[in-house]
Amino acid sequence: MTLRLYNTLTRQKEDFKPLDPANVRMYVCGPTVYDFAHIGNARPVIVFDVLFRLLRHLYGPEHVTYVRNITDVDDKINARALRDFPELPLNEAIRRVTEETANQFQADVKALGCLEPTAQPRATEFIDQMIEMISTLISKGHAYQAGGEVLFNVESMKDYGALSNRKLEDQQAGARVAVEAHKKNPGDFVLWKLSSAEEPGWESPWGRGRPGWHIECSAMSKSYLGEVFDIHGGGLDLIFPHHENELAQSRCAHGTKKMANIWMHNGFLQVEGQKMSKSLGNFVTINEVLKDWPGEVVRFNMLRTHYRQPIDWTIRGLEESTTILSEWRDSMWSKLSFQDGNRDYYSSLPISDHALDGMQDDLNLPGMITELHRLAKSSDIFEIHNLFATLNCLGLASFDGMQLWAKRWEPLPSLSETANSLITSRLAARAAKDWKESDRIRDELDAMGISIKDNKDGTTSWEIKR
RNA sequence: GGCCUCGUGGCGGAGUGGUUACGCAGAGGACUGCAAAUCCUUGCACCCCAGUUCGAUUCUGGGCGAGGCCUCCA
Repeated sequence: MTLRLYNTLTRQKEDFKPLDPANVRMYVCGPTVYDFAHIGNARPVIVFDVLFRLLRHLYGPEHVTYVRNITDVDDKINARALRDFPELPLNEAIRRVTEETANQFQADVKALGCLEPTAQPRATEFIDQMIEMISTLISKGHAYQAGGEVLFNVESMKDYGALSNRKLEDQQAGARVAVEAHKKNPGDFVLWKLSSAEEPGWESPWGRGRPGWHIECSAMSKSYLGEVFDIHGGGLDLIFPHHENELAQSRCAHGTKKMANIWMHNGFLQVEGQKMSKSLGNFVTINEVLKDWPGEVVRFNMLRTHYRQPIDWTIRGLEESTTILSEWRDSMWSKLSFQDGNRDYYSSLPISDHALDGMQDDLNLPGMITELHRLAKSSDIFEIHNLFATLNCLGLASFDGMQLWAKRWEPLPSLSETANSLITSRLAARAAKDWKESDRIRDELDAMGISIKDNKDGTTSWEIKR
């Protein structure tokens, strides 16, 4: 089976054929670092991490280049800097905001089990490349200077609007933003705008200023992946205007028919059936979620819904994810041996063919989960091997993670003396068939957070409740 | 107003022109001193209307409902 992916540009699933199998190239729009990332931001990060892992599996880890940018120049950042650090010079305040936010983002994403992309460029490191690209666009007649800005002229591109399926004449110009007189067409968008003395800015042929949002991604993708690459991803909300404009800039600057072969977009996320918004008070940051739930649970919960479907983020869903993941892990730890000596062997285990088929069908993970359930129930050790390898490939069960998981059930050296003596007393009570006392002690231990199980074979085991 | 998604059993969530998705929860049973865990069995579905068809949850049209985007913007 070959990898098939849904292409927003053609609105259908297509066979994936890399431009160069020795270097499969993917670009995904990363965060604008002005605030903590929320759970909606986590979705594209996790979804494209899975795709990254799949591509590495199919083409070899060294043959995939994944670039996820960090936007660290943006007016929202400037506003945040002024608000949070009014006493600092603006540039210093901006540096503080972007550094803190970017570090938090990296920590969040790591906890969600995502691999590091091949490169994570920051927009401010690519100002020269942006200026160069803007110059090219002006010289080719696709951009012009007006009212202190450099603007992209959408009418200069014949099929502008193809990605979002919009026609220029259909646009209700000024629906939300007043038409600006200096624009040739209301749809023209900013490539460069002048900065006031207080605002951050860089010298350019058009004066000291800063880049527009879209040009950043065009410049960075070109630098790392070339003029045309394989996959461009991001959230559904980025199709227009961001990706439409990125695509226009890159194609017009390079004179290519395509920017990326496949454009992929993940669906939206709601919280408990409602749109996530600050005013509704249901705005959930990744950081907050991770305080209550293990990263793997959050990750798995995100992957239980197909990436293009809307997802409703609920506590109940997280609980169900916990149940399922625990079941699979219990099944593995009881049948496999996660000792250091086995590490190499386990990392070479093959993933399930059925599971791979599901993944290759436009990342149909829900379909694949069925297969994981089947494997977890199997008494065939090779299928349990498949289960581990498949979960490992998805970032849901690393060797180290399973070692930690297995420790849950081991006799606990750290068990308190009180608990130990209670357990001993209970065993004695049971031996004397004093069920009343035995049950009383079990309740007492339960209140301490220790669950007791009398197994059929006559042994008694316990675990610390999480 | 324009464009685009989505609508499956109590819940989550795939898929298909005709045959059980799967899981969680529930019910019954086995096991157990009782629990827990485990195992077995099991009920429950495809928004509405019309059309195409031998047959539609699946295709077409219409309706209703939910969500997103509409140019730098919270």
